[in-house]
Amino acid sequence: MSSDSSGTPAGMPPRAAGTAATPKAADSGFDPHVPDIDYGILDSLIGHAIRRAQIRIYEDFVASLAQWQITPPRFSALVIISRNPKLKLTDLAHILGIARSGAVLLVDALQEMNLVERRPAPGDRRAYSLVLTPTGKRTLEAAKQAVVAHDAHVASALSEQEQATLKSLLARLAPPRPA
Amino acid sequence: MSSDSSGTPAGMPPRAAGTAATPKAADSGFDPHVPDIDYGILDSLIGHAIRRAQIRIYEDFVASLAQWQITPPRFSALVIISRNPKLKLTDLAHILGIARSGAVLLVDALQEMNLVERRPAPGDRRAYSLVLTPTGKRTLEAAKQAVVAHDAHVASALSEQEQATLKSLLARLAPPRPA
DNA sequence: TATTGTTATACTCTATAACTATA
DNA sequence: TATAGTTATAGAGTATAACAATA
Repeated sequence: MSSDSSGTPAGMPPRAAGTAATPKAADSGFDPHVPDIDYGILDSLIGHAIRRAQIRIYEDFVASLAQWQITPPRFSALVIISRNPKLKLTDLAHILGIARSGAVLLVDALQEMNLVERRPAPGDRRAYSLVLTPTGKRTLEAAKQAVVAHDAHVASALSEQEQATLKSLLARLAPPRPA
Repeated sequence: MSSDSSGTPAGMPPRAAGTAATPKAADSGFDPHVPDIDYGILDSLIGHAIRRAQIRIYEDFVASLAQWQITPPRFSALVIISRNPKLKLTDLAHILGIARSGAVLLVDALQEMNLVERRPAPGDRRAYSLVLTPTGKRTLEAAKQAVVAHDAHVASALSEQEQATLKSLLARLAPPRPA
């Protein structure tokens, strides 16, 4: 398993998070389909449809969690840490699909925010066990509610049935390459 | 329309593109579901399902087009430019959902790659009309074939019917915020 | 006064490589 | 010799702000 990379889309501007207080709720930056523009082959690609949706959802996610400065990767990290005790930094990196050095920075940030703590790992003095702080637990609970609301909004145009269908179809996409 | 942002996920490492020649076809970096890991609420979120799919697809896309150094944003730009004559830089930025300064850099790169040219815009001496060079046209045709193949691979586990359903469901996601 | 393209600057996220302290 | 975490460095992509030329 060569520590080969990721492909994680990245970088959200601090804009929403930076402004912090202003709950202006965004005037939707990205128009997935500008009128009078010919998108050519893009309109026929599944990958592009997903890309478009992802950009919009990412925007809405960040706006929804701006008050906590929690981005999708941070949220994922918090959830994963909370549900998997004794997780090591390397494990987290692997699960998130990022380099170990990236996980260090991510955990550093969460630690500075007082959400995560590095505990000595039992039986291996090189490693840490990651745990949520009490603040981390409380924040995660609140953030989870916001995320659930956000997700409901995102999918609000779809019936329960359709949502289930969508998830199941998505899960079947992009099978692993033969290698 | 405040020139507000984007939300465009970003940054792909040069890895695949940098190595250029080596068509090792990737050993798939991101595992969307690591065994024995509890993903908690993440597994129930539509947004997370899309995020996972997007990461995988992005990886496969970049690997597929590595020989041309063409990333998704670059590909989108080429297609948009080819299908919409007399497009100005500002238009491109708007369509792509990025800042004008970002469009400048993007076009700079495509121009250095000899794929795009800045022509004087008729009737406005401040602006440029973007056009593909002959090389740009040829490269785009080749890249399109690769993208179509990539997209087919990505969706290969789904029937035609299912692919259509997926696209239609995706298009209905993330309705604009009330603002 | 507004807009087009540009430049300068900064920020976020990611990666690779080298280093340390363990194992 | 290999692994966990770290640090240093670099690269891609984005944003905002200010500027010149033109509208």
